[in-house]
Amino acid sequence: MATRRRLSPEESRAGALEAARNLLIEAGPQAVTLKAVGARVGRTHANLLHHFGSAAGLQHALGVYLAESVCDRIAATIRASRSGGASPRMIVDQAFDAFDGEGGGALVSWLLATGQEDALEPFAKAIHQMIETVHKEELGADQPANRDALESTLTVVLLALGQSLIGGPLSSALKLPSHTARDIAERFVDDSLEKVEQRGA
Amino acid sequence: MATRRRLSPEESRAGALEAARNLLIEAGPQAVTLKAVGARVGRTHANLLHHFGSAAGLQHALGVYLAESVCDRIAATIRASRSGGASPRMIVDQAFDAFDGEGGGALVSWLLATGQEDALEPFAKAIHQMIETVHKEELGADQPANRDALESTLTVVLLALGQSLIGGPLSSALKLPSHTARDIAERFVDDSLEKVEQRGA
DNA sequence: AGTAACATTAACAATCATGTCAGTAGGAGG
DNA sequence: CCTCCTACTGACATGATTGTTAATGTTACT
Repeated sequence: MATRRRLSPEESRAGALEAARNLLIEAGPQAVTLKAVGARVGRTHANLLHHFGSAAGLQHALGVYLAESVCDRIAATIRASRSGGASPRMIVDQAFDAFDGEGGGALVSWLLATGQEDALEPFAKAIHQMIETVHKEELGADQPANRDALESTLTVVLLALGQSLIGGPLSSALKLPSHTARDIAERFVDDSLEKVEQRGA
Repeated sequence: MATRRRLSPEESRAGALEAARNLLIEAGPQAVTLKAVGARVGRTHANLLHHFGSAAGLQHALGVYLAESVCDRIAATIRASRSGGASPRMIVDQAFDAFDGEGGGALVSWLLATGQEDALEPFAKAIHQMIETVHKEELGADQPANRDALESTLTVVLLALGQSLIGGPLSSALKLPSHTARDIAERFVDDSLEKVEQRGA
């Protein structure tokens, strides 16, 4: 028989979280069980208990992992926008993609499904942190983000989340193209930026 | 011992669905089990299986019930607005309330949690139906709702859904007042109506 | 009253997710 | 090579959920 490979705790945890994330996106919150995740990484469920302490431990780690993953992806696009490589529209697009395909929507529905609404707070703080960081980098000063930026963020996040959860069936039922929510979010951000520019001028 | 009351199937089903709805809103999707719902209505879980056939049967019935309940509430406000009793703002408010407290958000997260994303379609269709019906009543003709109205609907629904799911933690983290999403939705609808009026003039 | 229909339940079975524990084995350091 | 640490596993225990079945009691109808 093939000799079992022995992984470092970091490798084990990272692999398990990646497997859990894919499982969550593909098959929904219900499918994220110790046994199923273990099967994906070729280990037993007892192994996951060894590394994460409990099922709740895995869930918590997954929440942190997903929140970071989603925020990192959006933040990277925003930074690219600063250096001229990405337009505001692309940022909105990226945010929608992050919720749709990266697991943002799945994360939220899963946190709610498992009743750990407390875990939403770190996610929300990560989003805030992201915006503040980007703004400081952009302005080069330690001035907090203005209200328009925060409201835009709120709008885009809520729209992107809603879109990732029921956007498909809903726009289809309303006979609107599936990118309508994206368009609306982009228009909102454009208008918001215009306002800022007018005020500045 | 108190003699068991014997309820009609309709009474039993209605009571069970109401109990399930409250359970869903109060304790989340995980709490909606045959045993828990049965306990709320003073029956056994076998009784629910008798009335709904299976756990999936109860879930499906609950989905239909919640979709109707949410749509009815919003539609009633829209009709009141037509007869001068309610402003557009109140409609938006009502939509947010419906998702927040009536179980709209809980419904969605639960449908996703239990992996029955198919059930979202009837919900989406109910929303579309609601808008079309109200529009026909309002215009007195069988002219379908215009694109602006449909986009406003999409926006309000997505914002209300997102708000009901992560609105609390998110606006708190962004240090925005909790009614910000409502304000944004109201502004959006106001702008949309203004556009229509300008076009009409 | 008698009877048929059916709402209701207790008891039991099956499945599944989580968790415990004792023991095995791989890899690093002496 | 020996030893220690620990990643890892298999077997077992537990509680929860869903489902089945046979029996009981209530209600409507004749």
